[in-house]
Amino acid sequence: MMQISKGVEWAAHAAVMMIALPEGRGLKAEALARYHEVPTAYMAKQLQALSKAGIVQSSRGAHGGYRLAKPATDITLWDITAAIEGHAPAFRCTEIRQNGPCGLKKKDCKNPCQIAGAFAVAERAFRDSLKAVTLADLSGQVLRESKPEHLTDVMKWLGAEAVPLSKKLS
Amino acid sequence: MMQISKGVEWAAHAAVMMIALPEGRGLKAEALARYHEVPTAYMAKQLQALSKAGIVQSSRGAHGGYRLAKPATDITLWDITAAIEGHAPAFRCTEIRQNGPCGLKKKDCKNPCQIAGAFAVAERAFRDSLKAVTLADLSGQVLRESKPEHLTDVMKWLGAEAVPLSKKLS
DNA sequence: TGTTATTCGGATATTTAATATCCGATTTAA
DNA sequence: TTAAATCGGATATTAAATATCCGAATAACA
Repeated sequence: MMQISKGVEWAAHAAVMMIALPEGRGLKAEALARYHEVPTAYMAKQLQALSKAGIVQSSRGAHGGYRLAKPATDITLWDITAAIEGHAPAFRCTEIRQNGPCGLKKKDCKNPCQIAGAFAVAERAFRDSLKAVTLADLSGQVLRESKPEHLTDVMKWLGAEAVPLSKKLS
Repeated sequence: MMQISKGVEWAAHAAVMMIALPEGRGLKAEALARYHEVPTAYMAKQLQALSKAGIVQSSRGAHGGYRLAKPATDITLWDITAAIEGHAPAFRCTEIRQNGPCGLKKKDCKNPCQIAGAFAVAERAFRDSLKAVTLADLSGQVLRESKPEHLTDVMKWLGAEAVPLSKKLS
């Protein structure tokens, strides 16, 4: 059904939340899951994927948690999506033009077929659109469009939940 | 993994093949499956989806088969994709901003959230790119880029397999 | 300096969607 | 009228998305 995993939505919201963290502080997976009211272990899995992709830094053990690994201006929605969903193209060309009674020889298939080519163009348009949106952009929109009282609520929650991260980051 | 079903690939290739059908003739599902060397019953399922979407016409019983329901210039790659995959957006916003300790009230969520909005823009770019490619475009590229001997092969196969369709179309 | 509480990370179940198949409904030709 | 042929919807099977668990690692504290 050409669906994007829910993990992408969760990871994106979690990443936006982490923008507001004070320097040197972090949030643990359980807190991010509780804030968004989603299963803890599954949220943790998404954060692991972000960590592998170098989008967030993590520290384990007591006083562990997550924080962004680079400036919010350097993280795009495509980075988040690719970290969770992978970089593989959505359209998988199985080269069926090489099959059957009129199948082409492999050496005549150096260029991608017309259909695969058209999907490649469309997917590039999709990716480029997501690459144009940074976490900083999203954060700015939230700040402009939210009611002040909501922002105070969020900052209050963050102040209570953000913990000083341990030294050893990865 | 944000994957597009293989059925889309098969349906697209089958549709391009049907462009070359002489007036009043058609191809049965089994022939299209054999030509592309894919499972007959599953190819048939994709053709049913195209039929429901009004992209191809079908006739049942002896001398049944499929042919395009409208000019190749009026059928886009997006039409094929939507017929197989459905029209639902790939990114499903579950409104998690309404969840948790700082959840927003439903009445404050009239507009889509920033993340969902960004994905909507990206998906529109994807769709528009596919909408710009018609079956006629694809067919033209194939005609220009294929070796003449391959085209003769295909036309020969088509001449042998294309059958006069029965009157009652749907 | 050991011990314990805490949290991440990878491996493991469960549920849902994609893939593949089968059999009845319908049409035509003989 | 009969029989052969073909589509259409319903049904299995396999893979992926979703959810969960337990061991590895870190730091605070006695």
